[in-house]
Formats: sequence, C-alpha cells, structure tokens
Amino acid sequence: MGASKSDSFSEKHNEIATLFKALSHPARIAIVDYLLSVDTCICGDIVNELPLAQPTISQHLAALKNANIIKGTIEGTAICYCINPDTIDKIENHFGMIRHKLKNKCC
Amino acid sequence: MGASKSDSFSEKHNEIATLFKALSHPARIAIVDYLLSVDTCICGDIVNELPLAQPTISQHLAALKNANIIKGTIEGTAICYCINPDTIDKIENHFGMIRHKLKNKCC
DNA sequence: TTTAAATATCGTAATATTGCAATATAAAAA
DNA sequence: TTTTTATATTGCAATATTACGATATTTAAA
Repeated sequence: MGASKSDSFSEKHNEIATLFKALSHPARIAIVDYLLSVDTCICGDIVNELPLAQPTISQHLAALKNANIIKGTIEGTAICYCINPDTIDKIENHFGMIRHKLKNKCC
Repeated sequence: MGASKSDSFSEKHNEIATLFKALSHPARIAIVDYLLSVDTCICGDIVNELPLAQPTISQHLAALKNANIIKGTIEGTAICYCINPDTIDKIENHFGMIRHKLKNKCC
C-alpha cells in the first residue's frame, strides 16, 4: 500500500484535510499572500512573482482553485485571481471549533 | 527534480506551509479531533480509535509532534497526548492576518 | 529476572507530489 | 490570417508520503 485510506475517515475530516493540503506548500502560501498583498484581483503576473516555471505555477494555481481557496475569472488572455472568502471562513470556523473545545481542557 | 524548492521561499511561508502539511491528512485531523473530544489528555488508546495499524498511527503522531501541534508526556508505558494551544494560536493568527487583508478587497 | 504492555523504528512497496521542458490551447493584437 | 501573449496540459524524472509487517525499545508488573 501507500495510498491514503481516505475511505476510512469521515467526510468532514477528509474535507478539512483537503483544504489544509492545498495550503501545505510554500509556493501556494506565497501565492495566497501575494493575492492578499494587492488591493484588487490580480490579472496575470503571478508567474513573475515566484521563482518557479510557468507550468509549475499553473499547477499550484489549479490546486488552490480545486480546493476553492482562490477563484479565477477569464479576462481576455489573462486570468484574474482572487481569494475566495467563503473557504477562508470554513477554515476559520474549524479553528473556532478547536479553540472552543480547548477552553475546557487542562493542558 | 521533484523536491519542493523550499529554499526559494521565505522562512515565514515555509513555516506556515509546514504547519498545514502536518494537518493535511484525514488521520491526523481525526487524531486532533479525538484529542479535543475528551476532557483530559489521552494516555494510550489512540490506536484503538482509528482504522490504522499501530506503526502508522505512531508515524502520524510523530508528524503532529514534530510540527508542535500536539505534545506528548511519557506516563509509564503509555504516552499522554494533548493539543499544543500555542501552535493553534499561531495558525489562527495567520488567518487573522488573511481576514484583515481581505477586508480591503473587492472580491 | 522474566513477561507483558505500549510505543518507536526499520525496511519496503504502493502511491502522490513537485518541477519543468515541450507542446497545446485560446483570445487579443497586428 | 498570422502573430503574440497568457495560461493549460502532457510526459516524465526526482522525491516525498503513506501504510504496515517485523522487530526493537522501554517501562511496569509478575
């Protein structure tokens, strides 16, 4: 074996793990950070911001898009990307739950 | 190639990505969830809670421990695990930053 | 000291991820 | 229509992750 036994875990646990996996690479964190660092959605020019080849960045963008962490809108030959606040909410809510449960604990 | 080019990214981005990577597997989410579901720290018996073999769980626990997400204390032959609130804080702060930056945006 | 228990480590096979060159696609500009 | 620009896809090599049987380690109990 070697494949992740995702069938053995709850839908919820798989969903949260998938979101974290999308954020588990420094290039994808850097992309999110960059999208947040500018005032508007970014059309093109993400490739120039990172030390990776264009196909690699395209893959990372696809991973973020697939997890609904970013949204892309076609704008001519370019694509405008921005953060999807709904997904950020989802992750924050998970930590809210953790925080709440931690309140009742000793450690 | 194939290795992650972590040298090309900032310390900060690598650190955050490492935390998310530790949480990017459903088994590890399930472990965190279980540790939160009981009132006290858990000594032993994590193995019985998950549909994975003991060495596999040991590996997942090591991954969580390595990322400082959980802490383990030796208690006889067993080990008592609990969540490390400081690391949860660190992740929450990151989302606080994201949330703050999102406030000024259009999407 | 021997035995039992809980957990860790080793070795290894299966699978997934990362990265990029080459190439394809799609839309605007010339 | 041809060219240019921006992004996606394919194919493949390098590396990382996941899982578990076998075995080692460690400590308590007998």
